[in-house]
Amino acid sequence: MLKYTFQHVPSVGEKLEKHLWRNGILQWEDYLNSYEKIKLPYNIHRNMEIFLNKSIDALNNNDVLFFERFLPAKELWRIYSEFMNNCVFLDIETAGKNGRQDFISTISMYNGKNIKTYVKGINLDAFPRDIEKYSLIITYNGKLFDIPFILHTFKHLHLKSAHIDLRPILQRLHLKGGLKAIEKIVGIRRPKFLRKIDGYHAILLWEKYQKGDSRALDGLILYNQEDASNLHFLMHYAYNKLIALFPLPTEKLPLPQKPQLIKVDPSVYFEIRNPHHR
DNA sequence: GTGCGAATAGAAGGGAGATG
DNA sequence: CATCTCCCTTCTATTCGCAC
Repeated sequence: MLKYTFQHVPSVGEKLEKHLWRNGILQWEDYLNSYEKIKLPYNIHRNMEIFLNKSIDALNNNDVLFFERFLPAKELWRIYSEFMNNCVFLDIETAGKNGRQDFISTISMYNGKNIKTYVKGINLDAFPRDIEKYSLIITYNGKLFDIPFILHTFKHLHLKSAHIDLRPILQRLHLKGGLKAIEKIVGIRRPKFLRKIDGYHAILLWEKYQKGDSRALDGLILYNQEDASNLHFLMHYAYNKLIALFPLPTEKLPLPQKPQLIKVDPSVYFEIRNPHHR
């Protein structure tokens, strides 16, 4: 997929990329081997040679930051299939008094196989070390919420990963209204007892846990793990929709199954939603 | 309110073709 | 050959929508 891409070359946009494809220049090597087929202004030609050679190197060296830096955000999804084997789906929950005092309560990371949750006061300190292993981070609305919050929390963390935010991508596919609404539309099912739980309940669960109820922490972790792991499905769903609109032949991704998540006593959710019931 | 991306419109750059 | 205009594309600025 990525090798069909020319829009990361300066002065090359959607139109010129389409023009290249129409003239039989489909991949980077096609241009480098037979650029005579197409006559570009000299400066653009120079940029093509420089950037396409750099692209080949960057792909060989897993230099995801090169592509993140130069691809228009709108097309960043194209790096996914090349870097999916080293990517992580991430979601945070926060708690606090809804202001500057807010803090991260949990972070869940799903790499497509294993899911791991970091909890404030238990193992949250291990998060910066672990996130550095991944070259690609996938979030929903993370450009605005999760990543800035993480950078504010871990002052010394310097992320070297690329970041795909699913929100604008799904919006482009006319899927909007928040993560839960989108899940419903594309057919992702959550356990019944989780369906009415949202970010506000996550705060209540954290407070209940602070009062000594460990079931509440498990409940919070499960909610967080649902959010994070569902991003896997959504990414593949979005990718398949986007390549269906793509004019060149590309391989679809299998729609993933949900991983095994933490086991929880569902009654804790009922208690959160009905605080006066004991 | 915040901050990002989408969308839009207008400006700027450069090639193609016409003209003298 | 030099110059001019036209046109296409990218670039830039601005506004708007969105989720939290």
